[in-house]
Amino acid sequence: MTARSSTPVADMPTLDKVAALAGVSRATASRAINGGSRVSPEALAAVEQAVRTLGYTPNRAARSLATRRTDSVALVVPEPNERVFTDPFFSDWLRGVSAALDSTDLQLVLLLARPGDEGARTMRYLRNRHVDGALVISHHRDDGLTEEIADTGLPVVFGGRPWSDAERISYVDVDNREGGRIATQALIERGCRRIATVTGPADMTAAADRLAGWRDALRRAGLEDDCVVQGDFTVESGARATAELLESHPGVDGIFAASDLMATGALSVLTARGRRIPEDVAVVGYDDLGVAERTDPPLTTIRQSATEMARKATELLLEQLSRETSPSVKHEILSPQLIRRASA
Amino acid sequence: MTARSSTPVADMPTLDKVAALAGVSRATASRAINGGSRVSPEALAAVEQAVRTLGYTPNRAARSLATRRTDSVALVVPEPNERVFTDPFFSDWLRGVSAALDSTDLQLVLLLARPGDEGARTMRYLRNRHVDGALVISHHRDDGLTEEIADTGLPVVFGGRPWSDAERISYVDVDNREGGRIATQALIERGCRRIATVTGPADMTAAADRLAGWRDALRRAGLEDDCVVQGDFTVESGARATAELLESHPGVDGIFAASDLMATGALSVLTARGRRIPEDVAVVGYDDLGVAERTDPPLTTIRQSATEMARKATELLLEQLSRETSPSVKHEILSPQLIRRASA
DNA sequence: AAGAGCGATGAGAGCGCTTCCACGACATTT
DNA sequence: AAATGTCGTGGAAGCGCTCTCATCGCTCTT
Repeated sequence: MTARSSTPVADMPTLDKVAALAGVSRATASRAINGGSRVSPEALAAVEQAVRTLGYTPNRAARSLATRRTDSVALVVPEPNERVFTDPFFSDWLRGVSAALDSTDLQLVLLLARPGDEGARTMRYLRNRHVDGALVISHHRDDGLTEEIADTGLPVVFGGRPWSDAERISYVDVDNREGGRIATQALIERGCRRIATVTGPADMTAAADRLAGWRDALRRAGLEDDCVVQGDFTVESGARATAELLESHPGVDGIFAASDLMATGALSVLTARGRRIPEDVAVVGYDDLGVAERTDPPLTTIRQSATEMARKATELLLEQLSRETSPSVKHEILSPQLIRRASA
Repeated sequence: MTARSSTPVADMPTLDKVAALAGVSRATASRAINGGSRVSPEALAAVEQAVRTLGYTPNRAARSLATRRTDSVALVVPEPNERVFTDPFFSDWLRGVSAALDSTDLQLVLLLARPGDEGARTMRYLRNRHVDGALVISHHRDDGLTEEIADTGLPVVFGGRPWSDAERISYVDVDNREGGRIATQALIERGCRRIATVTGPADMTAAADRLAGWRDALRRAGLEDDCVVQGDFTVESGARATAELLESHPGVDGIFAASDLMATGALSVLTARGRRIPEDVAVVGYDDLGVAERTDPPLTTIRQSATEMARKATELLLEQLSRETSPSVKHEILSPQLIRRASA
């Protein structure tokens, strides 16, 4: 039986050794370690002692094989282009998930679906149940991954409402519509009457919802809601859109930009054209993930806590994992918050 | 599209099924799947066909149990404070590692050592061989984790030279000293004669090395090297240090800031005090990870490719994993590159 | 022509764990 | 008093895979 002599691996203590040391059977040792139900106090104590002296840790692979669980969950990041990554949103998510997982003994496996293979590798991984569940981040684009993942039947929670199949998929999101509403409301309240919006990409739910919120607020106030320019969440697009805007609607006195980066672009263009902020044109951004405080003037914006979302999403997933029954679809919507700074 | 399979656990095809379908023994099927050596072409073809029709994927746990490998590596991020995370450096690393791992079937397990427990959980995980190897990111601070990780005997590659035990640990790093040198050299060449530096935290090797490089260049040019102010890589510290600097050495005409963020801080303070850049004071930063192009004026800086480092580090790790012999210590030092923009 | 050598093969023994099941030793009911 | 439950326990059967080893045809020597 001798183990391969050349193995650099120190042979780890096994459950058998623990059982032997504790003077019980392997079965009892196993029970003692896993919750200790149906084990006498004496046996439990003996096993715990043995575990301690041996420095025993269950072999994950063996356990997985026997239980048919993997004790790990995936964090799926579709299309990890540069933007997604550098985005503080992503970092915060990671932190939140990691923190929420800390109290469990689940491992976090990072799955970056490459742009190249259309996520085939990722799908295979998920479908073959290499993880017990998955968190899918910021999947706003309609790249078909949504349905595919849902079809695997794997417990999944999305971060950000998926574009399609929202009814049968659990997700956590910030109420982007409400966010758009309160951002716009803030502009209205400070006296703006000709309020434009610079939107995000039309194929992202977050962008669409923020736009809808902007509409809501304007209509409710009896103001015109025709002043819309399209951006793509980047600084450059914000600048371009704003330039366009000043051309077509010179009388604009308030701008709701659907991301802080776009707001930054707007700020610089406005300043360059001699508009004072917020006196001539007030600006409200969206995200509040670090950039907003450093702009000139500091940006009034909508805060959404990615960490919080991540925590909630992880909790939802854990819940799905724990329950035996078929996964229930749940939606958790967090409230955005207005952060007042100098730009509006 | 297709109805969701209501079975929570679809029973996956096993190697036995594949073998049966292919008309060979399980052993042969296994060989065919793992490289196919010592298998007749016919058997190989039959197995491959069976795999395809069944959609078979090896059960990871079972394989791990038998091979005593886990087929996964850890990315260890000590002290995931906000800074580490939001840092584009981190994102780039992640991308690089992920990309390098794509061609293998290794999984990436993310290990964020919590500040709280001194990384005990992480250490336990590593020590118990839950992964085959580990990449430790940006571990510059001397928090004792270095020795501990090295002591596990686990194949490990550090990203960034560790502060201690550098001789017995493999790492990949950018030549920070050289970086400091060429940055300073650039200032000298444009005619600066009173050149200061804003350093990073003294307990990080990167900061110490850049400072040393700055010294090298000045001494070689016969200039004074006494104009040093300490920062901590953040914008704020850069601003504060620069203010201090202008106070103590008003005649300064060149600044080497050891990070772009600090350079940004320097830029704003200099501008506020009426110094023209680069005419009155030239500034060179360090990192070139996105911020540098957006400053006003755009920052001349030193580029170090985190993605490249990550790729190299991963390759080094893979090499260690593949070789049977005891792990060899290797150091890979990448060259930094001067990126000329407007600030110097 | 017969032994040696070699590549392909399958039987089977684990890898370390969980869990079903049967079995005693009691405590509780009729 | 016997019958029924309850509880802790250990034996043993897997979970799905890899890998050693013996075997079996071959081809290649001499």
